[in-house]
This record gives sequence, structure tokens and C-alpha cells, in this order.
Amino acid sequence: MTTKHDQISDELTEDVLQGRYRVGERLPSERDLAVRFDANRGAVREAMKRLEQLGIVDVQPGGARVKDTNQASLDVISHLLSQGALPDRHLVDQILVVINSLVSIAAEQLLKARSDEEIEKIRGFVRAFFEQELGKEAHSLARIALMQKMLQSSHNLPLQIIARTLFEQFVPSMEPLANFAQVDTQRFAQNAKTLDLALEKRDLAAVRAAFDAFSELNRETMVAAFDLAQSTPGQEANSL
Amino acid sequence: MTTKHDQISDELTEDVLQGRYRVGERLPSERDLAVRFDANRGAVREAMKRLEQLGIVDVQPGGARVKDTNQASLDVISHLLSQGALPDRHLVDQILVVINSLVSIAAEQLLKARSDEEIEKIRGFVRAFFEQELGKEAHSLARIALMQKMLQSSHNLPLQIIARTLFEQFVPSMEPLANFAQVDTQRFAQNAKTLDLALEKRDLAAVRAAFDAFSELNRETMVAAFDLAQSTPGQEANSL
DNA sequence: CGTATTATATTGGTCGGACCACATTGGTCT
DNA sequence: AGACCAATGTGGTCCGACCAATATAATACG
Repeated sequence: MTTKHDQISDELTEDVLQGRYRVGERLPSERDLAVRFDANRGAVREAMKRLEQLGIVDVQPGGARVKDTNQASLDVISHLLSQGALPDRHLVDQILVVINSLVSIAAEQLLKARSDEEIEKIRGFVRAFFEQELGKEAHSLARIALMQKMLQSSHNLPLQIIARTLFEQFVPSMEPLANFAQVDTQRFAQNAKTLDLALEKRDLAAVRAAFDAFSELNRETMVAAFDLAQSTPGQEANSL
Repeated sequence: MTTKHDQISDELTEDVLQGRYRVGERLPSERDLAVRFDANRGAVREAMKRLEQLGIVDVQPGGARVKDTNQASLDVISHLLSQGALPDRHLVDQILVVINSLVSIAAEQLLKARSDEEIEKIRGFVRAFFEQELGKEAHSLARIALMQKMLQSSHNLPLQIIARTLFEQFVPSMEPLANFAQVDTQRFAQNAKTLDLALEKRDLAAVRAAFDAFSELNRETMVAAFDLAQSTPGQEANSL
């Protein structure tokens, strides 16, 4: 069972993110919230701590006030994604853009580090896309694995943290779309070959271009799955 | 005055980040910590909530255990930066790489959106670097302003959040270095011209290249200032 | 002797009530 | 109407207590 203050913070977070309080407006007092949630004030207090660290409220003596969404912490993403039956399409697209770019940066750092060993390791993951016939599920896992290994190899802590944070929030929200994904393994294989070659030559620009193409294909795939899911009668809107 | 649980969480955060507890090791119990900090358990509890959301400990019935740093939240950066007299050089460099890349992504998004109005707005900030003679301080502000406007224009929420989060943690840590910065306004002006031209032509590749050059110069400047500060006898090591 | 299996102590999660300092609010006085 | 001030509300902190889950020590078993 989830803890009580987690339930409270989740509910309050949704209230705020849904815009049920205007920006700058005061939330009910901790005592009132305690009554509403049938909880002790301490529990409410811990829940508020979470909202505060999510960057969506500012709590001070005198009251807790709602902040603007673009002042929030990265962790709000998951909450923004889980609003409604399906995640917001624009947000999904924006996240994909960012993730792809981050991995691209990682690739760049990888090349600049000039570690033959690690480059070869990455190439191993790239080759998986054209050396073997991958099933739908395996293909999906391979894509994620490549990204993660790439990020690891960047040896850039902030980059890793950002990417992991985005990933952890994004992947679960995409699971309901898994059934709708139609991966063009041929094109992926093609792109992978180009990428592999670029890696072999240590050609930064080529790697960048190849990886961008690879990422773009990945993004297209997900967006297509998303659109398909959206136009398909509900059957399984929520995933709980 | 800062609140008590903030003091506690700061101190505990430093303990953990400094590696005074091994990964997986249990922290002292909340009751013990309450004694150590001469505080009530509730206050300690709120402090622990912070550590938990920083992603550096995992608290469960039975005890709170230290997690690995690369599982942390983006917000640890500021704590990592404030360790020691001067921030870690590698970390600073990594952050600069990421920030520059993020702004570059923003620029890309800006061009793809094809909003003449906003592109012109950005060009205004770019032109500031070669249309006027900027003092040291004004130049610094102009650089920051350009980045922020660029990010705004991307209309990408996750991107904005990430960049702002990094910025807010990074900028304060760099203030002690302000005196050591030596900006080559000439080269900045040169790069700005190139960038402005690329923006005018809506040439994505050119914008990317120009902006990367601009960013690289920016990064060099800061790293140089950093190295200079490090080799200079202390005078003002800490900034409190 | 080493390994399951209990019992016990410890730990976090929650509760209720209480006090303080500060912010807000509303009323009073000018 | 504006400045001032008291009453009220709010978050920050404290105390002591209970429960359920976990960890640890003691025990029984093979």
C-alpha cells in the first residue's frame, strides 16, 4: 500500500496541475487539508513537502501559494503525462525531441573522449539492429538499451541524470501504446548501418547526422503509435 | 533564518554526497538523528523527505538507505557544486556542455517553428553583441539573456524546465569566478555576426554550427576563469 | 556445524494535542 | 481614505504515543 502522505500529495498535485487553483492563489491551510483527507497534520505536512519540491507550490508562514508550471521541477512531467486518458500529444513530442537530443549529445561526448573500447561497445548495440532479426518487443528493448548505454558512455553526470529522470517518467506512460507501435525494422536496420559506419570512422558530423536520423525514426514511430491509439476506440484508456 | 529541517537536510545531504555513508548503508534512525540535531523527530522527518526527493536516500520502514549518486535528482547538482572551496572542474565543464546543447536544441526548435516574429526577437539579442560595446558585466548579462530567450522561444516545456533547473543551480556557484572572467568581446562579436546571418537565412545547419561556436567560446571563457581562480591564492575561497 | 525459523527490538508511518513566531485580516482611530 | 493596531490564522516545531513492517538476535532443526 502506498503511504498516506503519498496519496495526499498525488491528489493535491493533480489539483494544482489541473489548474483548480489559480497561480498565486493560496491553498487551504494544512489544518483544513488534514480534515479533508482525514489525516493528521503531520502527514499533510509531508505531502506539502513533496509539492514544494516539485516546485508547484511555495509554502511559507502565512500560507502555501501555487506557482507557475514552468517553474516546476523536472519530476512534474510524469504528473503532466498521467493527466487524462492519454498523455498530451504535444508534450510527448517535446519529450521525445529532448531525449533524442540528449542521447545525441552523449554520442558526441563519446566520440570526443576517443575511447576505442567504449565506441566498440556501443557499436555492438548498434549492430544488433541489422545483424539479427528482432521481434517487436526485442526491438523496443534494443532501442532503449542503445540509448542508455550511449548515455552511460558520455561520462557526463548531469546528462545522465536528466536523461534517466525523463526516461523513468516517460516510459511508463508509453506502455499503453506498446500494442499500437509498428516498427519499420528495415529502416531502422538501414539507419543503424549508417550509424555504425560513422562510428567506425570516428566521424563526428556523420555520427551526429546518422544518430539524428535514427532518433527521428524512433520519434516518428512513437508518434504514429500515439496517433493510432488516440483514434482507436478506447478499450483500455487508463492503465491501472 | 532558515528553517530547522532545512539545516538538517543540508547537513545530511552533505554527509551523504561527501560519501560519509557507503551506498546501501543505513543512515542513523530518525530518532537518533533527532538527538544529534537537537530537534524533534518531525523536523528530521521533513528533512529526510528532502533527501528522499533528492534521490540520494531510499527511506522505508526498517531504515533509510543511501542510494548511488547517478540515481539522484537534478537538484543534487547545486550540492555537488558547493562541495569544497571551488566547484569541481569536470562537473562545471559537463554542465556547460549540457547547457550549451540544450540551448542549441532550443535554437533548432525555434527555426523549425518558423515564427518570423520570434526569430527576429532573438536576432535582437544576438545583435547586441556586435552593435554595441558591452562592458564585462553587461556582456555577461547579455549572454545569459540570449540563452534564456532562446529557451523560451523553443516552446518546449521539458527543455525549459531542465535548462532553468541547471541554470539556477549553476549560476550562483559561478559568481565567485566573476572577477576572473576575461571575455574576448571581439570573438564574441564575430560569432554573433555569423549567428545572426544564419538566423536571417533560416539555415538550420548554419545556425547550429554558429551557435555551437558561440557556446564553445562561452564555455572556454568560463573554464579559463575557473582555472585562473583555482591557481590564484585563496583570498575568497568560500562564498557565504 | 550450518541453516531455517521464530521471537524480539528497532524503524518508519501516523496520530493527537500543544506552543511559538510570523503573516494576514479586519477593525479602530485619526 | 489612510495609517495603525489587535485578533485571528498559518506554518514551524515540539512532545509523547501507537501501529505495522522490517531488521536483528535467539532458537530450533537438519
